[in-house]
Amino acid sequence: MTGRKILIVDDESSIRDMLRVALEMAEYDCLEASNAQDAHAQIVDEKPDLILLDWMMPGTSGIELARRLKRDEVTAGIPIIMLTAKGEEDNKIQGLEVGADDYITKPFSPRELVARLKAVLRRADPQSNSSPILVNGLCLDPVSHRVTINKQLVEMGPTEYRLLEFFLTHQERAYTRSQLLDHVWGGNVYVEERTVDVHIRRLRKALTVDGHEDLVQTVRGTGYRFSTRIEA
Amino acid sequence: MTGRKILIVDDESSIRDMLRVALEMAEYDCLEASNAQDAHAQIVDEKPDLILLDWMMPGTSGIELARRLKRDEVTAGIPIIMLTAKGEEDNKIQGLEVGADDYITKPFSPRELVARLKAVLRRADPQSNSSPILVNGLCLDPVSHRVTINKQLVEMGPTEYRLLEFFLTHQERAYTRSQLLDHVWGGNVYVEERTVDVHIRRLRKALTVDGHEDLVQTVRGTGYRFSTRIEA
DNA sequence: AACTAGTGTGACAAACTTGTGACAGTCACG
DNA sequence: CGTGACTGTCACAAGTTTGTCACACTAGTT
Repeated sequence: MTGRKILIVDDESSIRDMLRVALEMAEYDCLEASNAQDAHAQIVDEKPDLILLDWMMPGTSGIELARRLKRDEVTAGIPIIMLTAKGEEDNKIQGLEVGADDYITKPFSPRELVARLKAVLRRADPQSNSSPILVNGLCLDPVSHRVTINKQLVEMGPTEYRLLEFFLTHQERAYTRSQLLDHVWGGNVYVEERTVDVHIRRLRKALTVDGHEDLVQTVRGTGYRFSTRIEA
Repeated sequence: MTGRKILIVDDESSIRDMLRVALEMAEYDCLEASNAQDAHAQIVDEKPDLILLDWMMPGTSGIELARRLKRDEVTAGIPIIMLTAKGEEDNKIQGLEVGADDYITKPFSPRELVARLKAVLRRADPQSNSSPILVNGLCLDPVSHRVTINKQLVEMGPTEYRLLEFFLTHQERAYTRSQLLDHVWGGNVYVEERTVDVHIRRLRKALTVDGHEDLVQTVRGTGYRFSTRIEA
């Protein structure tokens, strides 16, 4: 299992069915939506790893939804593949201008679609390709769902693991508590901002081997940052 | 590519489409026929490695075609999986009496179908995957269908054996309960996720020799993992 | 130095997750 | 038919995690 979630957004159920079969065979988890409203709700709640988005839909169009998603910081990073009809080159260009990561033209081969999808996922997050992330002896392996420091097993809870995973895939960048809540807890939770501080403390405590707790740094007045640059 | 050719015989094009997508994703070559005459011609001409045969079809029925194929020396060796409607136990028995190698009930999960298909092909061609797996003195031998720890025979039920077999062929990787259900129980079962926990307990109990139960590890909030790395 | 805003910390209750013993139902076998 | 093995489920026990809060401490400003 890839542990990846793909959202299929298309009003035609036969297309959704076909895509679901293909993606399940390739061991992705599938979500489905037949319109933009459903899609948006699922994107916020479920945080899919990639969205397959039909160009043309009743009500809010796919292109409009893509535009909205790319404008919102929380969802901007989710890769989008537009599904377009044959012969509509203008749609492709417009899709790419809006920020879609790729397009694929109906009718398409399931194998081609999965290959394209894999390529987009690889591009979107080169470090999250099921390979371990290694920083100064700190290692997070998504496949075995395990963290080690200098080969030594490190215990932590699920939330701390997710926080560390987020930090390791977004290094050298400061995030507010609010942003961390959205990215790590999800956009639909009601949690005090100060709770982030408590989990930061728990993560730091778990990482207290050979000074690795210092990788998680406070940015006073802003929030936190994961950085390999340690001030003396 | 597996180099294997599968013939899909079903009068419903939506079923054929779904099966084709699933099988192509699994890298099989597909042939299709919507009736028994077409099917028979393709079987003679193309010599598929396995036939997926719908029970019920207009004109000559699937069961009749199966009977004919099993009677003919040229085609008798081709494995047949009957596709039956839910609730028709008599059909299943009749199919197996006629010589079908397995049956699968609509609606079915593509993943289960491919797993079944692989099992049938493996049976038809027994020269595959029969070497014992050895981990820290724990040994699973698929040929004798036996498990030992440090040469000591270990008793366990069929489900625990299958679970262990899955783990030994997928080490160092965390799986959710849902994934374990799909892989070990099959995709078309209706079993509570918590049942996995009970079987994990039973497997751990069976492996309680020299601490081997610790190889089956809980990944809290996710599921389970089989790993040779043991917490201190 | 005093003050204030911001962050760290210990502790706790509630919620959640996993482990366990037990049981009923089913099935294969003698 | 009786019996033992197997399976799935359930209620309760045990263990862990989570979010919150009051207080302590620190950094920055005046």
